[in-house]
Amino acid sequence: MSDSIPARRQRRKEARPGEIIAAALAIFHAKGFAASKIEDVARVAGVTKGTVYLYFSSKEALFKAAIRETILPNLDRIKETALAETTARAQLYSAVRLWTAGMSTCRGSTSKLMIAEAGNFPELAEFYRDEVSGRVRRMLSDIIEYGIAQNEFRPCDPAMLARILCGPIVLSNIWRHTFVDPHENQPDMDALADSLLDVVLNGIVSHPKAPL
Amino acid sequence: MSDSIPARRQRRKEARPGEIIAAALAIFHAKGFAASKIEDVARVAGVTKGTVYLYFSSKEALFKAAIRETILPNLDRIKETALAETTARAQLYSAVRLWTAGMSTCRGSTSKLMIAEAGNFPELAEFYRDEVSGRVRRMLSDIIEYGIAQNEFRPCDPAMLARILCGPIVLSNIWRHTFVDPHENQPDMDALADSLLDVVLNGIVSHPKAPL
Amino acid sequence: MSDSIPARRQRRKEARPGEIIAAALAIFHAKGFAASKIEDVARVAGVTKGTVYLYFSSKEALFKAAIRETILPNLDRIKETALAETTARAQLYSAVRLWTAGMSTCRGSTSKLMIAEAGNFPELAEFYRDEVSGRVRRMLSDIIEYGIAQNEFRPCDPAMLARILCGPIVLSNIWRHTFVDPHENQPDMDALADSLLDVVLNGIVSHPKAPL
Amino acid sequence: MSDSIPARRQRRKEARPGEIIAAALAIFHAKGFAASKIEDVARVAGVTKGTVYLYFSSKEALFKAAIRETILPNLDRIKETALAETTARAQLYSAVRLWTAGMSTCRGSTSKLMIAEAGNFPELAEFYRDEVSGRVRRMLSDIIEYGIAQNEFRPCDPAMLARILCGPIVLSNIWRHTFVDPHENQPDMDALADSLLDVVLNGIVSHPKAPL
DNA sequence: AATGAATGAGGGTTCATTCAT
DNA sequence: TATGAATGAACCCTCATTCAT
Repeated sequence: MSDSIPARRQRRKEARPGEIIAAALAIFHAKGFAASKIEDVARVAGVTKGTVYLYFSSKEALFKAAIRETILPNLDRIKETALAETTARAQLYSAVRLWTAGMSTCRGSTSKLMIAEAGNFPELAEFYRDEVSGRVRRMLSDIIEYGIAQNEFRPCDPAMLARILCGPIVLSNIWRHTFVDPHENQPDMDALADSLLDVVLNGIVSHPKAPL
Repeated sequence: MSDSIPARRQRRKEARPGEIIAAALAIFHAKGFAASKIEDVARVAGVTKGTVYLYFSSKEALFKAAIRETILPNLDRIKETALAETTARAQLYSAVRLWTAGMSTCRGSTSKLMIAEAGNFPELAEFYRDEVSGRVRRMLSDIIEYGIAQNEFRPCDPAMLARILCGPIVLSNIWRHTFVDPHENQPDMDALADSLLDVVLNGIVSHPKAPL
Repeated sequence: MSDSIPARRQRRKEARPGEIIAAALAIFHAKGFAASKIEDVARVAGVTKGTVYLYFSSKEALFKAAIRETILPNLDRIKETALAETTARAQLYSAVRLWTAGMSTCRGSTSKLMIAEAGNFPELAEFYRDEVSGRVRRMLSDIIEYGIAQNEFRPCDPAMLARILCGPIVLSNIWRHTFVDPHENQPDMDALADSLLDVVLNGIVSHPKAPL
Repeated sequence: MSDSIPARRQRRKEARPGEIIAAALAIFHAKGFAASKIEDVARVAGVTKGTVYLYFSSKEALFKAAIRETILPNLDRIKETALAETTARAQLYSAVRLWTAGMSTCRGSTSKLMIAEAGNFPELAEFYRDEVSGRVRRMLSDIIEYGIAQNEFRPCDPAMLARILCGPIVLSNIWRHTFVDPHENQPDMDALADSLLDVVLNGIVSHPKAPL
């Protein structure tokens, strides 16, 4: 309350980079890289144009920093927690639920940004492909592989399965941040995760009760 | 001789908008909307900058035309063909396979473009959400609903199921056009469709053979 | 008379580069490279900023083009004319007078610009040193060498002599374009050339008439 | 221990302006006025940006101070020393040699800076023209006038002669600080002075020994 | 006195758009 | 209809200058 209005020309060297990155993500998420103006980022961050350049050497550098910032904070934690479960099925539930839980609290989708800008940021795209998207898929395929080895799951292609699991989650998350959907209520990420896991584990084909 | 050139001109005059749209899509897919230059579109289309403005009043108008152009050409055909099948399962296979087959021949992903630019083109986003993405999901959920009614499928949320089916397909298609993936071979769309349908229909949980 | 006021948006592709270079030289001469604004160049050239970039890819490129443009147009002609004379003395007079005559008609000094910007344009400086300044000095030292061989001149260092001849000419020309000199009337280039040649050829020490 | 640091601080406080001016000259000489950054000056001076503004109100003020600082320290001494000689010839030698000796030890040419920036600093240019360049020329023309009066030199225009003497010296000094000259070895200032005086006093025309 | 984070006007450059030919 | 030279608004980035500490 007392510190609500930050004074002009306040010196906040430690806090600035984080504030600017947060502002940048908000703007980049809303408009995409090219349509975002540094001045808008600055305004949202409560500073002026010049200050942004005090901490980031260019718009591109800011974009890269913003992407790299928001990426893996929790993936390791998710993996660790999930692997504490004993059955592959439980590991899968745990991993997916933790993942989607994290998504629900975010106000933007990094995937969305990367999809849009990969062509213009090749190195960043490579990084994202390997260290973000790839790591998530590998975590899931490892669990599935384990499940197959344990005879919990029938033999199948774990990499493909990982894609099948990621697809609806990532795309729905992107959709949430892309299309305002007044009437058609988009499912929340957690409900989607439940349905997805149910379907992937059990399928939808009816298995008629064996007759007496 | 005397009539061939006028004839060709005539043909071109009518062909121009299509040629420009095709060029625009190629450029937009490659670079995104903002990073695309009208001059590049013109060069690819084999005309000059001014000519583009003869047919499209602005870069935005060209973008909208390009998006609207490439969407529905085959959805009705797919629907028709799929519904010719008798079982819901066969309808699902037919619809999904026809859909992914169309994707394989495209050199860009409209979804990718829309995801990137929805924020900057609200009306276009609305159109895409309702008339493209929405129609595909509705087609799939209709089939699933039919399958449930027929007792082919166990009771479930058809809309959610449609999302689960669309997710991997759309996202993989986007991925193909976003990340060059030298080592880890991305699955082709058809293989993905097969696995996806197999999993969604049957699940992956092992069902131990009933003992003798 | 009829074409005095060029209409807006007039297309003059052939004439533009020359007009822009002329304007650029005027501005660069007046303010130096860094303090010159492209917009000022454009205004003087009768176009807008964008048009400058139609013909020159950057401010630096414009500077280089301007320097290279104004350089050697007449050096070869001077050399040719001077060497038509028979005595070294006459050659020297001819060369120097033709050189200074050219200067008098110019409204700026390229040397001045190069002196100021050599540090910021290393390749251009090299070019200027070798192809402009160097060529003039070589022309003069060649004549002097010839004069020594002909016994017209006493033995001396031709390169040094060339520097001694160039110094006052170049510096005075620079001065003319650098310091507005209301009271102290700067000598015109031609008078300077005469005095310079007279002194260099004959010295200023009095040689008392040999007594009868 | 307790007083050494305050003492040093005290010393530094008084030394600061001079240190900053020295740094400024180094930077201005290397890059020219516009391309020089206050921050670079500060770094070379061992202080920070803000400190520069503690002693100089603006970049322009710093430039003016730097120019005014480095000019006249020795001119009076040169004049005095030279006029101690009896013959005009010896005075000329003395003055020119002392002048070029001072140049050899400098790592930059003030003339060069003034030439580049005169247009942007009219008052400073006027000052330089009158108090620096002008005073040197007047010193030389006074000596020559004296030589003519003494019948040491034949009648000629002393002002013009002064220009002829200054030209090679000033220009060569500028050249040394402008063009790196790997192959063609630029003469050092002292050798140039010798040759210059020899030529100006004696000319280069051969005077055949009178036959017996 | 000294610092250096913050400011913001200014200028180079791009590119969608116009229009004379 | 087609061209492409010309336009000018927009935006990134720099750096002289200010001022809270």
